[in-house]
Amino acid sequence: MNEQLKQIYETMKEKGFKLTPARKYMLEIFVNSDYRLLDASQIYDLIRKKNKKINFSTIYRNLEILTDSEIIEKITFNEETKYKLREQGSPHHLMICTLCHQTIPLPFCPFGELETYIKNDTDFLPTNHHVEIYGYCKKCRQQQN
Amino acid sequence: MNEQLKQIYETMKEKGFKLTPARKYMLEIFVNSDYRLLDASQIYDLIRKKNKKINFSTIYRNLEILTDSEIIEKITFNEETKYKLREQGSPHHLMICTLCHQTIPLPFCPFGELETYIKNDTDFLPTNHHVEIYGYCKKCRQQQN
DNA sequence: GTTGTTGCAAACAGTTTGCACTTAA
DNA sequence: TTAAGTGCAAACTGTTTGCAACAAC
Repeated sequence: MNEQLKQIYETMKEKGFKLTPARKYMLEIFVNSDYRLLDASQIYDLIRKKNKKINFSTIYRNLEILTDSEIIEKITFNEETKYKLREQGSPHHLMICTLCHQTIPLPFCPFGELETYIKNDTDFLPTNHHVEIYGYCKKCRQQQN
Repeated sequence: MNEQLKQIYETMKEKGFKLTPARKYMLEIFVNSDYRLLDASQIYDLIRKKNKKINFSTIYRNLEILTDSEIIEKITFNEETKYKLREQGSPHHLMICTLCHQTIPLPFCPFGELETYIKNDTDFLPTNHHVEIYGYCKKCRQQQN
């Protein structure tokens, strides 16, 4: 079995959550979807495609648990709420392919200059920031031609 | 009458939209709210507070028209869809006060370094980006103490 | 007078809830 | 065995729609 998946199962157990089939299906999907953004209904469809039954309320309840446990993360994008496996490590801004919804983390935070400006030249006290870069990933660009 | 408002009325007429009471109420609210983010329900309440009647469907229809006309802009933030008067001029990233929802535009786009990095060192083709900085505005900070 | 605009009621999508049944540990 | 998790049906929130009445031009 996938090493990453095994590790997530461990984390879940440590946090006192039961490893139910519903949760296993969902976690497999996240691990296999490679940081692509998914919404509740896509998860529902993927599980039904395996001929497994699941209810939307179960999906939503587990999405919340997994988000709180920092196993996945919730991203609101284009008026839609989506989820993806959470990558470890700190800086955490994303390039998002608007075709396949693949996400690629930026390896650094582009905020040096900006933060200095805000602190020195404005009356605003920043606590948090949010960067998203939309575009096309390599694969989708190749497929477009 | 407010000069800015008068100008917006002109724009509306030029685009062939009728200046109905509902639209006037909404536009007044946007002009008077000074780039604070508002949602449909706040607009509804503000209009009813003036003892005027309005329907949510009217509000949503006009929000769409005003957004398309680039008089206001739609911002999705914290799972919520809000609107604010659109400021002219190009660079257009916002500092958003998480207490009063006042918005303050950044006077420049912090993307120089980042864009170079993406173009040179990744396979991603950026088409669009999105920056939001959350924090506290001066006024709200003073009121907290 | 005409066309665009509104209110209303009803539909809709996505999400949440209470409760009785079920199951992982 | 039992607390945690699930399915179901029903509620709920924010938004959209069709249609007949209405008003800005």
